[in-house]
Amino acid sequence: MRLTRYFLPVVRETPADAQIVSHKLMLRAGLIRQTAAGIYAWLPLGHRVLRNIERIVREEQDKAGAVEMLMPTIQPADLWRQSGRYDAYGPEMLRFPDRKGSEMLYGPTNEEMITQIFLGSVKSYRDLPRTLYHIQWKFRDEVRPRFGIMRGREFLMKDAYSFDLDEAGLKASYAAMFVAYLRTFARLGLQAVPVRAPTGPIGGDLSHEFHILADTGESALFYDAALEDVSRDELLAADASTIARLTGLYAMEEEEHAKVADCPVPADRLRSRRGIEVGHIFAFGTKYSESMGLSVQAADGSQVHPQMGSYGIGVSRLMGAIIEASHDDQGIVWPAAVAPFQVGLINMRADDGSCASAADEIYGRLREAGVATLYDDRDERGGAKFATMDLIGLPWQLIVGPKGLEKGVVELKRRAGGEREELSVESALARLAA
RNA sequence: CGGGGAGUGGCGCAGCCCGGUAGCGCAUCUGCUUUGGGAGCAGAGGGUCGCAGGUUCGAAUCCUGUCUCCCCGACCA
Repeated sequence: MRLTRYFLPVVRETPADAQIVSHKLMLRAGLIRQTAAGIYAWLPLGHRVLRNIERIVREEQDKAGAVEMLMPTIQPADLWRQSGRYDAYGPEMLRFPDRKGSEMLYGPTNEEMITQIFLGSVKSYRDLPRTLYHIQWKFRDEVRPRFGIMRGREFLMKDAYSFDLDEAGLKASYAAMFVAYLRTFARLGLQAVPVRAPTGPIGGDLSHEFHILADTGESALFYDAALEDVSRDELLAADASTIARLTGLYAMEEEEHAKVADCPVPADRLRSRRGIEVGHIFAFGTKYSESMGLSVQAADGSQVHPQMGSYGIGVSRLMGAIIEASHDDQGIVWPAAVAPFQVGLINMRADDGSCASAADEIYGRLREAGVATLYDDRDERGGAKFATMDLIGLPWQLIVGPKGLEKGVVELKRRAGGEREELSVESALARLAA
């Protein structure tokens, strides 16, 4: 993508409304634009990152055996009356009438809807187990939206729902999602701490939250220091034994921790830090299958309410968490897995014909090689270009200028760490294509 | 919802107390000079000061109401 054709409104001064570093950087780097409290437009660069995060989440869901679908954002109130949550949910749910006066709502979650859909199609235990998911916009009219997209009112969420015949099946489905979550966060370059959670309004008896450790997190956590020692490789290869090990280690939110009479973790191993909740999984059993009237016929001919679970990941919130975890004084440092472009190609002298044509040619070859490249072909000073590239945090910067071309080299710089080296065009391209 | 703060060109701010018809920096546009880490000079465009009402000869400045946004707390991906 040529920067002279792109829409990248970077800002030098930090907008006054932003408090935390990820929010400031998202605004400065032209990723998002606020529309109302807790409601944001995703600008082209931010949208690319969002799609990358979404892709990784999707791949891991698919790998875990979940099946993707898409449910609507708008739901009828009657659906929620069946489960009893229409009244229970409170003002956080955005409600409004349609033109006929029918009561509608903008979905804050989809347990009722998926159960309803399932009910219409599944009658036999032979169709179990199933896990369905979608990645869809949610709206929760938060009392206090804040920190940019971290606590938005409208946000993108991956929510999955599992249906099993019995509790053992539910546990297996829950474990499969647990593993998928560990892998997902690890792939995103994040270290997530699973925390035993109280089950709250969704109900049920088994639940874990996944927190990214960050000073700007909204939750206060207490946990065993051993949780920090889990390696990324181990998480990427997570399996049932990983879950057993992790859930065996103490981790609680402050409120729950306060209720624990004597904490099993020795004082020198007990850590207290803040966390950003990026995922939450629940096994809630038959709560919705009963209230919504979903049952299947078992092998012995009896009718059984399926055991259900639901599993959420805050896809848009993850972007904030990633930036909180990966930035420096100059700007964002994207993990390659989610970077909006892999390479920032800088033409040092757009007014210099031979330099420009050399850069143009390199751009063409990067495109042919399938390397996502943002080509700064603007007629700007080098400093401004470097500052922009550092701010938007692409993993690589490839610098093409007259001085290098005289020596037959271009400069390749890594954003994280800042190492740079001079290479021939051929070897630079080979490096980037790899 | 309770407590605090703020709304003035695209962004960041000053002016408001002591009413007199809007200013600074950045950004933008033009020209010239520059060009390997956010350039310099000269010039230009862009706001009627969140909105409504009131006081006054006169309101960004005073009064009343209202809307919006941000921060702290109780809730959540």
